[in-house]
Amino acid sequence: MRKEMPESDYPDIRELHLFSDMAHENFMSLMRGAYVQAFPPQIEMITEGDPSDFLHVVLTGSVDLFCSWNGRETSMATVRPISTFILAATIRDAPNLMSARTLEKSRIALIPSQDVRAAFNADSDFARAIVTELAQCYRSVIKTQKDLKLRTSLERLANFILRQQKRADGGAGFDLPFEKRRLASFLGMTPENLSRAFKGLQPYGVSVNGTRITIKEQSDLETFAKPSPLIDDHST
Amino acid sequence: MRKEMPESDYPDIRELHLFSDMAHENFMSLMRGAYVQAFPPQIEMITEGDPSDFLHVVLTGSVDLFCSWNGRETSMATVRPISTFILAATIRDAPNLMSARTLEKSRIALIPSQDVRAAFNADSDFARAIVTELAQCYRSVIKTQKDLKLRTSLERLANFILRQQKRADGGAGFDLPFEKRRLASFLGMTPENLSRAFKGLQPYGVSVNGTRITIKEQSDLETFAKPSPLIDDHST
DNA sequence: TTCATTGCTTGATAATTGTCAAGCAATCGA
DNA sequence: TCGATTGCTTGACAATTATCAAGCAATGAA
Repeated sequence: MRKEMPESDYPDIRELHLFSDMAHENFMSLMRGAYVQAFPPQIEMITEGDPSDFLHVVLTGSVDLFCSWNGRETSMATVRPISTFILAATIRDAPNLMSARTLEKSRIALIPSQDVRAAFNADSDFARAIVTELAQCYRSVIKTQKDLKLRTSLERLANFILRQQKRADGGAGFDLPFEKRRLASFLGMTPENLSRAFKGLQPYGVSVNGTRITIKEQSDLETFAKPSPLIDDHST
Repeated sequence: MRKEMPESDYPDIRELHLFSDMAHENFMSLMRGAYVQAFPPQIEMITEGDPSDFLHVVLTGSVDLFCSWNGRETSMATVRPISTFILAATIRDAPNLMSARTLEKSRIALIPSQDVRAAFNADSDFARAIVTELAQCYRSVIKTQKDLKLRTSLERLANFILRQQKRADGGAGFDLPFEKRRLASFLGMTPENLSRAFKGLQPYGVSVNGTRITIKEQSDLETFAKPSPLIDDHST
């Protein structure tokens, strides 16, 4: 079930900005201590509060990061190949703040946290790459928080649609990248309200058919959504 | 108005975890390029979207970080001495995501961002300290986001009171550290609703007189608030 | 002191969002 | 093919939160 990572996976991981600058021997020693595990769908691989034993890298499939409190649950992010998660907890050797579950069958690389911390101390290029990555993550969360605090659910949905459209190919139609119920949770609303929100965007030229979204009046939607690079551009 | 930083300020800044490990000459060269500026109250010193020209350090006074969109405004955090802000934007050389205004008369140290980035590249101990700091900041924002998405406004207020009580001295009474209207904005609610929320906590043994909060039934409040270290403990 | 300002509170009302229950369509395994 | 499950939608209703208007108490300047 949990195997040493095959060398064929090294290049994909090496290409990540996080690892691309580190010294060869440090990278190799990280990889040699790493595992790869194949998870079935809907498996909770991490529970919030757990110690962060491994830095995780999604190689294939997808992973939902979510949080719970007092019987409630909310989705925080979806992680897709190829990227890492649980970096901050690994660095600080602190408990994970989020739980993680596979959304589909997924291959995950597991790099022991103590190896990451050792590499972080030994390799200053790696340390610098981690800084850049963490600063990026931090800014992303701040943007999400602005989205949550400054916008109504209808506005959040409208802007999500515009972001997603850009991420697809910029064309008028695209498919939602995950279930609507997860989208609802991510946007901080109930599935019932998401359903109504989609209807609420019809007057602005949005039509929905299953997972397919079509934007018939781009400018109407943009006028309503008022997207801002300081909230919606997650690349800076 | 903007002066070179006097050497008498060096020790306070040097004590910050961020700078404590860096090589003497690197620290000195950062400091020699830095300024200190005294701001009157209620001055907007940074507007979101501005380039991040300086890493800021609050020496005295206090600063509110806030965001705006479409005519709305929300408070994100209050920065108190001695601590830095605008670190992530400085590192990434990206526009500030938040605006900053003084809440009271404040002395702020301004360290040119390019100097910080140079030091970050030259001094690997500094780079490592930045990692730790950013990981901490990231985790704090995640906690705030969990608070926002998983709790009602009454629950957020109850937990805020418990956190604040701990931060004071753990006694039954303490003073709010800022205006109620700012607290309302920070907690993601209107001032009117904050007023009602305080009343809503009376049955759990909370009484309010001006800025003075008194917890008469600690256990009742805790039973209602259900604080969790994974949301409310901002030290890990 | 007196008056204006400011911040907070209160009440009435409206908008938003959540909950519960039911129904429908698509999917899947027996 | 059938029945069961799953995810989404809809409607009715309830809870939460926001808005608007007014009032009150503390503060500060003339």
